[in-house]
Amino acid sequence: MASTTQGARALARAQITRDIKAIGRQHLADYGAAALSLRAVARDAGMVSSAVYRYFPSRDDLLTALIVDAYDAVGAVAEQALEATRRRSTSSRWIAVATDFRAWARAHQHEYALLYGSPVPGYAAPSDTISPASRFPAALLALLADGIERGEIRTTTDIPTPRTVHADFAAARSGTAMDIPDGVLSRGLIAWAQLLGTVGLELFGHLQNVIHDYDAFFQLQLERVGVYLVAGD
Amino acid sequence: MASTTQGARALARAQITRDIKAIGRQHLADYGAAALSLRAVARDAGMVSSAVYRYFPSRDDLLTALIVDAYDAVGAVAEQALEATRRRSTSSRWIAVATDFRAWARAHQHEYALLYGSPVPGYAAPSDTISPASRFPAALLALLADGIERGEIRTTTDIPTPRTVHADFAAARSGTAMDIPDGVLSRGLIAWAQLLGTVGLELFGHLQNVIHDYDAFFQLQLERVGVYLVAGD
DNA sequence: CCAATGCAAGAGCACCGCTCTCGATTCTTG
DNA sequence: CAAGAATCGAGAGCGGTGCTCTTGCATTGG
Repeated sequence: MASTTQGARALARAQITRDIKAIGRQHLADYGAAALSLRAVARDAGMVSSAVYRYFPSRDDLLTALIVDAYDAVGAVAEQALEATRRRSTSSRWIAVATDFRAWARAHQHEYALLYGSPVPGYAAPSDTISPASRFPAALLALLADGIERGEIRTTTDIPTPRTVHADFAAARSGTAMDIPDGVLSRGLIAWAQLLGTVGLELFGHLQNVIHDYDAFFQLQLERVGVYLVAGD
Repeated sequence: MASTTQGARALARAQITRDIKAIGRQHLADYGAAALSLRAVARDAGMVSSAVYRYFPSRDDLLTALIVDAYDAVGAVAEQALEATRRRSTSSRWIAVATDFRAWARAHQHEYALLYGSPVPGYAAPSDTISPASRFPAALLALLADGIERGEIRTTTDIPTPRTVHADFAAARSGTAMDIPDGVLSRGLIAWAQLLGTVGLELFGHLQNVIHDYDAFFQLQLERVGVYLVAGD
């Protein structure tokens, strides 16, 4: 029964770790990243602050765990949106992904700020976050590759790609086994940046008293970018 | 000489206020917004922490003062870029503004994060920041209006603007006495969002190990958006 | 059954924002 | 010009933070 008892202990540890993360996630949603206090989490978890350090070596480690989960969540959102729109046009699939992305961002403002806003001060993203962070852009790349395969995306361009950028693009391509021309990749990065920028403008209050019907505004901007993404230069 | 003595005290106060702001700005640049500590600033200023409260009622007030200055700085950057490129084409003027904007952002990373990254936790932008914050977008609007007047910007569009968004756009227009069609405004906001998104992607490390020649990459993206801004739909 | 390990608890350190009080200085006003 | 009022710097103090260390207790593995 050694494995069972050992398993029991490990199970308890895993459960408490999950509990701490859940409480931390709640605090994050309620008060934001800067107000995430290990002591407060410990209080809510019914233990003393030093006990939490048995599970997370530092506040930043707890934050990192939450960040990883959040990256995974947005990646899943994108993948589900693509899965649910298999038969639709590339531009409308892009709009679907972006719309769901925005919905997630609105529902998890503090987590969104943590992922795509300013990096938390004095905090350098550890390598653990890299892989989950690339799940969302990977989904976008898959969408582009699929659109090209279907012949829905313009692949020619009059705008030359600088040599160094071409090299960077080639390296990014090689990691995914997809063949996406420089021009399409460039437009895709424009679309991605525009998405992050527009969501940021909305969530961080830069359009307050300017835009009131955010839903319609976002939809309009997406339509424009959707057309540009597949047909623009 | 009443005014002189009064002026002397007021002058001293203004000077100390400036000193505190300067030290705060330095700390901001060195350690970031979350690490901006009134006590540390007080130490550097050679006074006790409670004395600083005579000049700034709270840490957030000091932060607000720095934010206002930063907004003014980026506004000035945009205005200077436009001034220096009066005779150039609209798209190249846009590229000039964006390039200088990025240069400022790279030189003032923490300030940029403060302005356009996640709002500092538990901190709601007071109304004092609204006017300086709008200096940069106002410059962009002026650029668009000028480009339209010169006939360099496509003003027709096949993409209809929803009624509610049209109303918001109209209100935004009316504040500036410029006549910018909905489609151009929409493209302008795409360009702005794309700029913020791309700068954010670079500064916040989302393109690390993907893009190496950021200068060339940024230039390429700007060229694309520049063409789209003036000629796209 | 006993030693080794894992764990919660508590005390403690240095820091933070912020408040209050207390003299000293400076300005204003009678 | 002198008295009263406003301003200011300094210091102590409160409750909070992240994090470390030590102390005992419980669980585990040999």
